Amino acid sequence: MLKHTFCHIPGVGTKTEKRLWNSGILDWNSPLGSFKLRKKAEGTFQSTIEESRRSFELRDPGYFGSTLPPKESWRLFSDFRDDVAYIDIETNGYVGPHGYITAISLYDGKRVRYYIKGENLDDFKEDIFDYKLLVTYNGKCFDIPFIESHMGIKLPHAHIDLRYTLRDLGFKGGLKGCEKLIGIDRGELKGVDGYFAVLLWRDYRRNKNPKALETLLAYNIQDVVNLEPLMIKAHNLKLMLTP
DNA sequence: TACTCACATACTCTTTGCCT
DNA sequence: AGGCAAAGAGTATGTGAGTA
Repeated sequence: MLKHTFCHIPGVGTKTEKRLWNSGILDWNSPLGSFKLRKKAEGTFQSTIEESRRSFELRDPGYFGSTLPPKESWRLFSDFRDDVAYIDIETNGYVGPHGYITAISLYDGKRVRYYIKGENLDDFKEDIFDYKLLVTYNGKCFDIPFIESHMGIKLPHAHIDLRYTLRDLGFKGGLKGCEKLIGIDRGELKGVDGYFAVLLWRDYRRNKNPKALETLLAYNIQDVVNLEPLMIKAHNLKLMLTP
């Protein structure tokens, strides 16, 4: 899909991109011919295409991540699927100086890794750089800034925030709501939500209850594993809607 | 060249929704 | 509750096409 993308070029929006496609200019190798671009796009078109080719060859989604309109970030998925990390965090429920991360789950489509405060949380700082593309739900507003400010790292990865892609497709109501609409079942963890995860952590810390931590992790892992079918569904629906 | 029209993009401000 | 990106609404600006 990326090689057919033009809307990351300054001065080209999704409407102009559609006109390009309709004129038979379908990918980065198609000659522009007599297609009339607006001035701004005229000046940057060729250099942007060249940079796009380079970044594609180098398998660097970062360039596209920073230039694609967020609504269109789903286009990164199929070309960079091997470099994807689905991530989700749980916290102690506080924001600000008293807030901290209790658990992080990371799933790459094959294996799940999880990180727990007081055990191996810092390993995440290294492991996350095994990947180039992050997929989250509402991570742009919550998970990523929280990780960056509380772990003291910068995550320069390209990023697909499914919240906006799914919403654009008409799926609203939070992560659980979207799962329900798409038909993903949570099994016995149906009643667990973010706030319950906070309580589980307190139970684990205060009462040294290992069952509480176990449930917390199971919930966190389920969140992150469910992101994959959501991503695939969103990607395929978007693709169907693209001429 | 001068003008108008339609449309796309760009900009600004406000609102919305989501996370734990 | 706190934080914040993106959507949405509204407006401004710029472009290209058409016409005379």
